[in-house]
Amino acid sequence: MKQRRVTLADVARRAGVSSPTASLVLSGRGSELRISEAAQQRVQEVAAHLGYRPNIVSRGLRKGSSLTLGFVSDTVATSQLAGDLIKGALEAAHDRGFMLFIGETEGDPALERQLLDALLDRQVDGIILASMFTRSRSVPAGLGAVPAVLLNALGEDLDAPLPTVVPDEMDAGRRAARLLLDAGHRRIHVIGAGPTADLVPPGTVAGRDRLAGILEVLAAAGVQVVSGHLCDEWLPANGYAATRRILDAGGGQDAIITFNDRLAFGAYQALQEAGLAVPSDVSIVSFDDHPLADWLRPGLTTFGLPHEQLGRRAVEILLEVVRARAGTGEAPSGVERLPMPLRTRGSVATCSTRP
Amino acid sequence: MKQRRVTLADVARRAGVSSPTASLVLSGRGSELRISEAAQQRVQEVAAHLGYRPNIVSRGLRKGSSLTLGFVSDTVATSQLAGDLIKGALEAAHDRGFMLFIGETEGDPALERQLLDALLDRQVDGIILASMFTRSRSVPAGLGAVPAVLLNALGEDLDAPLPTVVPDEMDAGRRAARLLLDAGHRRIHVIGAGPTADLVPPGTVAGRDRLAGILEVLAAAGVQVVSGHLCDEWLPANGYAATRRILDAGGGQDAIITFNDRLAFGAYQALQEAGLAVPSDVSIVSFDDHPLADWLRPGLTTFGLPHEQLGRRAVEILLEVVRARAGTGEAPSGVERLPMPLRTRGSVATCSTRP
DNA sequence: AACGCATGCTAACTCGGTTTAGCACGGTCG
DNA sequence: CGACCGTGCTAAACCGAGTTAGCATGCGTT
Repeated sequence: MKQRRVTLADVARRAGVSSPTASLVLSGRGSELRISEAAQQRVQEVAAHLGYRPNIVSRGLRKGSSLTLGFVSDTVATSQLAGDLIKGALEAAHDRGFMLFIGETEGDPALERQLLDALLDRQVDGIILASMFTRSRSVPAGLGAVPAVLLNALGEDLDAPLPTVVPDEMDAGRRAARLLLDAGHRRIHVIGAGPTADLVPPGTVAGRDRLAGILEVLAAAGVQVVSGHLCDEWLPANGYAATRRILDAGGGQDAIITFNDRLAFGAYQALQEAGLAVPSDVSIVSFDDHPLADWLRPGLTTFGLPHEQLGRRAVEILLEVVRARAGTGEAPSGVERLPMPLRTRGSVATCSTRP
Repeated sequence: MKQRRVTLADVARRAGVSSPTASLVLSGRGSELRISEAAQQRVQEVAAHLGYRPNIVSRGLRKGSSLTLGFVSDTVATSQLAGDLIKGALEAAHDRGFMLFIGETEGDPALERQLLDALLDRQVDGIILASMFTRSRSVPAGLGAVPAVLLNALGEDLDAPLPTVVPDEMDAGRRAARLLLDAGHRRIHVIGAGPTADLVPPGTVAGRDRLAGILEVLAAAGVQVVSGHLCDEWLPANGYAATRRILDAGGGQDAIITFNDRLAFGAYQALQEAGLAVPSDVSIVSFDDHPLADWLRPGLTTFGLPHEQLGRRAVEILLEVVRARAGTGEAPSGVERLPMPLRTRGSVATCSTRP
């Protein structure tokens, strides 16, 4: 049972060569270093026959690289996002022969330090620092020692910025506004922030950027936000309350942009109570593509987060940084923004009283 | 920036001793091997001052252990369960100084082999083989080479069984039945399997065990299942259809055990349409504690899966196996069943017409 | 003076690979 | 005949720790 692993020395012995020779052959540098065809063939055959697999730990000790990345996140379990982010990262890593260490900080900086140390102790080739909701964060010291990428978080250190991958919230804001304009809507309300660009919940990048995108497009079309509703939190109850206010103010032919789907749930509830129908009376477009968005009747039209894509790109960019440090290729830098996919369902209707 | 790590040799040099001496001191075997107090003190001070951390890769090469475990799952992202299982495992591992490699097989045996190989190449000390829904599975060859534990899955190889951690489905079945009996119910229906023990969806351990537990308790109380509804799948539509059949058959004072919460959603819907109220007309108890179970009105009383506990225990047992292989302690074996926590909400009422 | 013994440390090897420098051999050329 | 060169390989060092065997030194005995 507990059979010993086949080592390079085993292969070399059985092939009648020295272990450096076997190493050269198996790393493809055989011809370059003038190992005879015959010897190369023998080594290859023996290696295949014995099922030789190089010990990555040992190789890592010599080469400094371990074919291993660290993925440190504030949360791994509480949201669908977390799982998909990890899934994307896992797949991208596996495609390139890398394995991923996963760590969870629970937002605790001390724990984060411990995890980063534990990763460095294990000679990881690079580290992804992920956050489950897009936010600004400081970058812990000591990360300079190893390639690193920020995922779904924006770094605050502007002198030593890390490459960063985030969803393109501003673009999604623009598209949400354009979607409503194109459907003929002119009476547009915003729930979650606004009506002016400075009225956003503190610390949320998503809120700021979504609002900025919305306002930009509306301004360009000469349309003003009818009302904006800054909320403490983005929960159904807040959406409900804001929608009640909108309805109480009267109007008609309204469209609402909710800043996340839970706000939209509350809006649906308030509209239903008021005897109004989505979308014929009120159109709604939202953000996040919550699993429940598809359960609502009518289905909620919403901009989803490109979860797996984010995870994938983080790994891809990280590996580019790794290669750049090794001297091959250009080091990526700056912020990469990934488009948020629109899930068109049934909550937006063409406005009937087009002026 | 790219500062070199502090090595044992650095510490030794600065402390004016040889590296073996430093190694002995730092591994706590200094006194045992008669290193003078003075020398020990100097080494400790220098190590602390330089912030020395041993390179685990190197240590692993020598000692064969890497303070690293592998967690291979068929899925990491599609369910809450997956995330929580991982979270529990992560925490337990971190508490003991271990890091976790995560891998996702997507149910593909070839991919599973690749991942296991990749883990073995990295000298992991042990491997957790997890499944996201409890089921039987064959254990891949080659796992004998390294300690391993099955998580939320039952192995099919009975000659070389792996230690296993699963939720205690049969116990939950018993408790569900007892819950209804204690509330005075005698007209009990089962949706998802039954009415007899052999009528379960193929391959689902959960179905078989839940049903067995239910039938055992009912039989002991001299109560027969009024009707059982074996379904192809456990989806809302199936729950809806089965509930319609129950209502069409007439009766009154019914109680329903649904085999998962999605079946219960369908049951709620059918009851609502029929103008019946939960729980005053029909009581429902279910399994899984789906995130939506708390959103239903009334809240669904359901047995949850002990997600994090499962992950934790898997790591703990795995590390016991590791220690046992190293010669310390007893090797655990057999199947450990973790109790499923009951979430009491509002879907079960005391039966008014108690005979 | 020779021996034994405890003390305090280190040389040398090990793990499994990679890398560099260079040896041995045969043939060619001046 | 010796210098030179290309061929085909290997010895030896290296990565950073852990481990074992044993060497000095000083002290007390016989």
